[in-house]
Amino acid sequence: MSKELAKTYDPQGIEDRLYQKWLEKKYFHAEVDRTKKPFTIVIPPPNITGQLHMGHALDNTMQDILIRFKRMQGYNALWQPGTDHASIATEVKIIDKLKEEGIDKWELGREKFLERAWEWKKEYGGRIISQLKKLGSSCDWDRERFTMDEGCNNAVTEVFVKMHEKGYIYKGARIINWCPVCNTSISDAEVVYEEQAGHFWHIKYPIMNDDGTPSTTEFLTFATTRPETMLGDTAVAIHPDDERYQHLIGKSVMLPLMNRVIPIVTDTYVDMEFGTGVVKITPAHDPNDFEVGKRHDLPIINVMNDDATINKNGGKFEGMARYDARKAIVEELDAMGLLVKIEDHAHNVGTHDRCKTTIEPMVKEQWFVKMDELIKPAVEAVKTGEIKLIPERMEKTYYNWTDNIRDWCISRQLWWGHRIPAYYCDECGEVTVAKEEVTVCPKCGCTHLTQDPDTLDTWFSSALWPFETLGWPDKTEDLDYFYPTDVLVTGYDIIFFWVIRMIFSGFEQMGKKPFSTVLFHGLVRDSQGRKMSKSLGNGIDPLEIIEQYGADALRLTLITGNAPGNDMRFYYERVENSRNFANKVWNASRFIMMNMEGKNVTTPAVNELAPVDKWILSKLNTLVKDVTDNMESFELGIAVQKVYDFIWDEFCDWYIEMVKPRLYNSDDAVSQNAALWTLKNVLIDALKLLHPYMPFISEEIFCTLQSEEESIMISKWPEFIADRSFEKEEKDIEIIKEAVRGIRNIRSEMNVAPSRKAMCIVVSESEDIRNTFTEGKLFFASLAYANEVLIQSDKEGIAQDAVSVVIPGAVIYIPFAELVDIAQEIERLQKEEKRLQGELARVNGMLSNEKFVSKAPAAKIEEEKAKLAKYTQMMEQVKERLAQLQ
RNA sequence: GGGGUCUUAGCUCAGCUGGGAGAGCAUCUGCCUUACAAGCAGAGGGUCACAGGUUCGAGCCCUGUAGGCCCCACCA
Repeated sequence: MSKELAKTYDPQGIEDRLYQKWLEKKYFHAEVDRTKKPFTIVIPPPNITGQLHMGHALDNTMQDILIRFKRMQGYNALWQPGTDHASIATEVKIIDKLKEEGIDKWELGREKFLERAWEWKKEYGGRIISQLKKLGSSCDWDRERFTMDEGCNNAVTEVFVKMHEKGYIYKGARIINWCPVCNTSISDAEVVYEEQAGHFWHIKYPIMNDDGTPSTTEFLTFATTRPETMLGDTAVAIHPDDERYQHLIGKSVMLPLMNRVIPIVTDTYVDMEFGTGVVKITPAHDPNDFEVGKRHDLPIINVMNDDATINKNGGKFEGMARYDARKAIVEELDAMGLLVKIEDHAHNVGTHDRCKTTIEPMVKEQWFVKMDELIKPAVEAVKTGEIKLIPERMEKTYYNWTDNIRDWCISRQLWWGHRIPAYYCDECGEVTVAKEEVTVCPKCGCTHLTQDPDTLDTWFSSALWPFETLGWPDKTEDLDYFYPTDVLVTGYDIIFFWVIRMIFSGFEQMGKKPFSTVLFHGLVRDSQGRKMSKSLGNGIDPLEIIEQYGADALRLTLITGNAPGNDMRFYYERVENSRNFANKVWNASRFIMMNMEGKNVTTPAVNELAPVDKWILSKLNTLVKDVTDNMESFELGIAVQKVYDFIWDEFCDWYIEMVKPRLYNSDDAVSQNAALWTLKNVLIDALKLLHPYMPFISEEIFCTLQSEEESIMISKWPEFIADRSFEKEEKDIEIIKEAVRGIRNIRSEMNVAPSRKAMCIVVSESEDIRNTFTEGKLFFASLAYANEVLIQSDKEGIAQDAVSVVIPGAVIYIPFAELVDIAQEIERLQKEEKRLQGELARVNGMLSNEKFVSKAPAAKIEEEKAKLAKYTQMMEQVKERLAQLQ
């Protein structure tokens, strides 16, 4: 490691090198250590098909900040990494790739297909991991897991068998969402509704006469958005209280085209107010109709094949695609005079979130998880606060789902995933669910068994992630020590898919919550507020940003200026600002190191510290407390904003400027040593506070500054030190800052070049303030570009046309007569007078308000009284000065 | 239909449990001052959506209105 920082900050030159060092030193690795408290985060496993996008970058930056913070605080911090097999997402990609090669999935066959899938995993599974490393993620890579590795497979089988035994997993014919393109069932959570322009087809069915013939005059009219499903109609429904149709109760209608007589049933599901108050019932292709069908024991006629073409139950329409059939059916009904009218109608259509295909509700045999019992402890845990959701409002979203929970369809007609451990007897049809492959039917004893071809929803395994990665179902030390984990960081968009399922799985399998806190973040959008997407081509590649500005700059950008759970926009300007900040830190550090060169900096006695040293130490002390508090309560953006402000404003723009004269004039070695010691120690602590956010630059500087320390990431997090709070000095320096600002303002208004030196005279009755200015004489001169400062306790000898600055307890005169425009000065003072008048009125108003005096806290009243005194004094000074000038 | 959320400087957003309106970018002014022009010193710019209410005091709490975004459910 070099002993000196390069002249310019170049992230490319340091980031990879430092990451390599951390890996070699095994800083990320965590083992069970009973002497330390654990702090655990499990990574939301990225898909093996995935490439790092801004969402990952944000998610992982937040986790890394927490992990690094806790590690420095002395916790045994474990960030458990891994990847997800992402059943359907991966399968789709592999099918696409095969297609390019002209290979069909079905022709290839299951076994060969899975071989290809594993090859894919081998080739691409590590890609996103190496991208996460670029970000600086301090995951324990020795523990990397995969949702389809042996341990996870065991966990999945274990859970499936256990829950099946308990009756929580069952197989049944239910109406499910079918994707005709992916050829699989999907869960409710995977359906997204999109508003589409469609039509209302008003159709009428002839009512059956008592003699069994269809009426030619009496019809029942209704409207539908999906006329093709009429092929599967097994009833029409009306409301039992509907006056209009009382006479039809008990009668039937003729289903045209199919020539099937179907009953008119009454059901309160029908809304009398809507349309004609008549609904056609297709139990096989509509979830609501399915329910109605169940209540009335109606037959279920599936009229569609898996690819959404009409099947043999559709009569002559067999073989037609669903929308072709729609057209043909409408035309034919029209020809028969049964089409009343067509209306435009916008309605919501369920689509598959992956492929955007319109889903087809179908009745199929599938495996389900029964949710009503399982969800109870998961609801309770959030209600009691055992699990905290941040921001709190996410609880509403959570309950919204848990209150309306439906059974979870977990079987998928896919190949890439965990195969369902159910075996069917070819002879007697007995279903056996078991951990090991079943070779003999327990019922009939025959040996011809077939395993269920379906696989499990990809979220079934990720629901087990917090404990399966720690060794479950084995009873491991890791589980005992690291579980429950502490924080889960994720986007609010997968609260239903993942978060809830992990929570109920944790309670069910472990008897304990999987984590204590869920920290949600929002989406990273483009600068116009649009979602970043491939189709729009508006995605910004985090790796490119890292390449150009450094991972530290990217991390800082993502974490500042946005509240938990809120979406944020990504601006290059903000990355530039972050990079500029890194540059600032770099240059300030260079400055400090330059000045320390060849000097043996020793710890000064308290009385050797100048007021300004005490001021910055005191400020730092407060900062340490604030930042730690903010981070403990997950206010990461607020915390780093404070570090940023401290470093740039207080430390660089004020402190460093103030100590420069002491550094340059080396006649006072004690004072110089105190300054250097302060510079160094404040820098080190500031770097530590910064490290979780900007790990690379803080490490590089830290190690260069103190070569004996091997890494900032294992250094001790700064703590609040009670005797480093110097209230008096803080106050004094703030007064001086105010004075300097005042002088700068005057110079600025008068266009005085800083090269023009001047003498300032500070007049104050307060000995304390006079002393402070004396101590601060040099830096004061430096900052205000006055070459001399006179401190006096009276106003004798001050030229009439001097420019003055009024500060609490003192007036500063800059007597350069040749520069002063008296009119301008009067104007300035008048402004000040007006401002003070306003302030005085406000404070007076408050203090003379009886209710305020009786109800406000004592400290507040004291504060206001102090202000009153201060403003009154300032007002006197302003008036006096004005009188002099006028 | 239910729920959430937002409306604060020209733009994008912070603002924790109510106590004198903030940041970044943009604009304007002056500076190459020996860490940094990826910089320094300043300035301008806000009836905190609107209307009520609670309170000594409201950007913050309550009610309502308008507009934007999101989630859930989904009426055929």
